[in-house]
Amino acid sequence: MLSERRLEVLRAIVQDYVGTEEPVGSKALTERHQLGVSPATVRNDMAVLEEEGFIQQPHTSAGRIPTDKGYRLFVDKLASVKPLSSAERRAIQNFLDDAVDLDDVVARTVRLLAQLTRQVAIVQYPSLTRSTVRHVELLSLAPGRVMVVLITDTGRVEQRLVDTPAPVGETLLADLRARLNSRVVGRRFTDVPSLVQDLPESFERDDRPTVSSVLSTLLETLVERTEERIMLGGTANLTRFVHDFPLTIRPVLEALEEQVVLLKLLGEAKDADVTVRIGHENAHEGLSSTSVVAMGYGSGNEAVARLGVVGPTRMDYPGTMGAVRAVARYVGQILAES
Amino acid sequence: MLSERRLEVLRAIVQDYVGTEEPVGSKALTERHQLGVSPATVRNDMAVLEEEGFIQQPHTSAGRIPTDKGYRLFVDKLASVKPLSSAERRAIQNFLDDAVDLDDVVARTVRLLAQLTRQVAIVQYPSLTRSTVRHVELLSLAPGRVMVVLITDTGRVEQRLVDTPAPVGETLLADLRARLNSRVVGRRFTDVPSLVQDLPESFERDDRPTVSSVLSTLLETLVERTEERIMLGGTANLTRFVHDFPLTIRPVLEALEEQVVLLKLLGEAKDADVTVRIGHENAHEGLSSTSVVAMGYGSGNEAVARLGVVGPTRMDYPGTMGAVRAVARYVGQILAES
DNA sequence: ACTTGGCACTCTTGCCTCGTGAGTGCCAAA
DNA sequence: TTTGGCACTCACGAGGCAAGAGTGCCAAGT
Repeated sequence: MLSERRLEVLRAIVQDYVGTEEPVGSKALTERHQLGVSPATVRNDMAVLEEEGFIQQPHTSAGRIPTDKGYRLFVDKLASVKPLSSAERRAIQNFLDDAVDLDDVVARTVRLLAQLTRQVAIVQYPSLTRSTVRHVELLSLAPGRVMVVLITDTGRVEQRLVDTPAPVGETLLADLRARLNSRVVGRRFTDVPSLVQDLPESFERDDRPTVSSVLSTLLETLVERTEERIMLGGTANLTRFVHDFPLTIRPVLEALEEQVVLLKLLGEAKDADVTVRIGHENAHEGLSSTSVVAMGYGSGNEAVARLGVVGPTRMDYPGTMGAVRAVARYVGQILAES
Repeated sequence: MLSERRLEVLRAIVQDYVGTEEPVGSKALTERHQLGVSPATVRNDMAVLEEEGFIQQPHTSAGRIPTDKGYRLFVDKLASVKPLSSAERRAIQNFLDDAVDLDDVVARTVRLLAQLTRQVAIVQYPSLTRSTVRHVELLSLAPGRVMVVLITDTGRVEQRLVDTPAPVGETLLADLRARLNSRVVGRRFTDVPSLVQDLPESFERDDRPTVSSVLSTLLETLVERTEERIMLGGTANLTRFVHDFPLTIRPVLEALEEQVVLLKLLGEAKDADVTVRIGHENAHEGLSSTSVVAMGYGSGNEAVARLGVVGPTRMDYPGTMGAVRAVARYVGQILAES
């Protein structure tokens, strides 16, 4: 196991490197931190740390920089989440309180995260998976054309057009609407398919195809849209380290345009606390030198979606984690209220 | 006035510069183009063109590059819109035909534009201003809580929650829904306010506050959401010229995150043909070295929104204009069909 | 009046060299 | 185990130099 002081050296290296963006050497370390030992000692420690794979040197006779493994250790053992200042907390609350609807909440959250962390922010829309149905509305737009509107308990609205095999009478529509709602309102999305499975059979034979087509569209909406939309912001912050990685920024931008990649980035687990994925830990190559700090958020005690930021592996983890955690909590509150 | 040959020289300069991304000199010009004159002659022409402000040299004894004014002349007089290949046309059509709803159409259009032009694509959602009402739906979610759903002829759906001053009975709601729809369906958004103005008065005195609150929310939705949402894609393409402008990419990314800026960029005029804004012509600084190629699109003959791309002033105008025009037309068709 | 070849001049660009400085590894002594 | 000393390695920036591309101007040709 690594001695106390060696860990201290690693912490110092991470902190300095994050601050200066330059490889940090033994002499500079002893000057900036009170380690109580000489540069030579630090050099020995560094040699050990390097052998263990926590740090590395870009070229011989340069300073050391942390490896992904080094950051991992730092995050797990050495860093504490840095709480925000009360001014920042107030700013968050005020800014989020002004949101007028769900879209606005998400949009504001993205801006907030991007500004606080000065990195790229990602916010997943509240997931439908855990949501319950608040109301299903059926509208006849034209003969043979029905619009299905689905309203969730998180205030989200999904709509979809259906071309029915036959024109739909107002009576039938009202009937279907009523029976549908009585079955699914308040139920979880995941439960809906089994709840409506036998619904067509309870209608007249002639109407069954129509009912089925409407239902299948509804189910499609539930299933397909379960994988969520995502909002992104603060991409301009990528340019902050463009001088280091002029070639790295491109794949990152590309990755960020793929919803699927973003969803994977955020991760599936809707943890109650902040999680960090460092460098190669998030499979997607092109993001191998970026880290993701994410956290689940939700109305009430159950997380319904995730949010987070992506930045260079060389980032201020304590600060970023603090910001992500604070924002996630406030967003949860806002959602719970509305 | 500039002689025929001088214009030809300008055209050649623009073309070469766009292709090579390097200042172009007199000798190279005569080699790559059949101008039928010697480098010396071209040099003389260049001197004139420079005096007139169409080209400039980055440093003494370097080649020339076009100025914004030069590009302007090129676009106005020298370039012809380059039609897409039939393969490209087919690809566009296939790709757009697969769209399932309005969101999808817009999303696909953005991807398409970004890929075709290899630049940043912007697509404005079909505007509500010119839209007509297809249906207004009122849903009672809870006592004292009504959801207003507005469906437009372009297939867009807007919804909004209203907290009514008093609980709303189902009868009142149905009544209001019926009267409202009979008045506004098929009408333009801009006409709606005057059409519903006297509606509250036709209800019982007790119900009027409720009716008013619902109506005012409806009107808010119409008015506030008139300014549109915008979808953006292909930002990764910015990195294609990052080596030239490592410092320019940042303000561009920043500008692109501001909806308001984007709207201004696209411009208000819903022209039937493609328009080009070059460099400083679009006021926003930070975008002073980018050009915008935009065009209105719409279902039927009236443009309802705009789309376009933004890229470096040094871009392939004929090709870009061709792509933008083609995509705008196909999107129009798709919208008209659905 | 235009075009053209020639010529001198200007700058950028790449390349090489070299000195400097930060940083390392190793070793012997405390 | 820590520390000071020492030789060694590289990255980096400055300076010098040659090559190449491009220009402007001028005088001659058409």
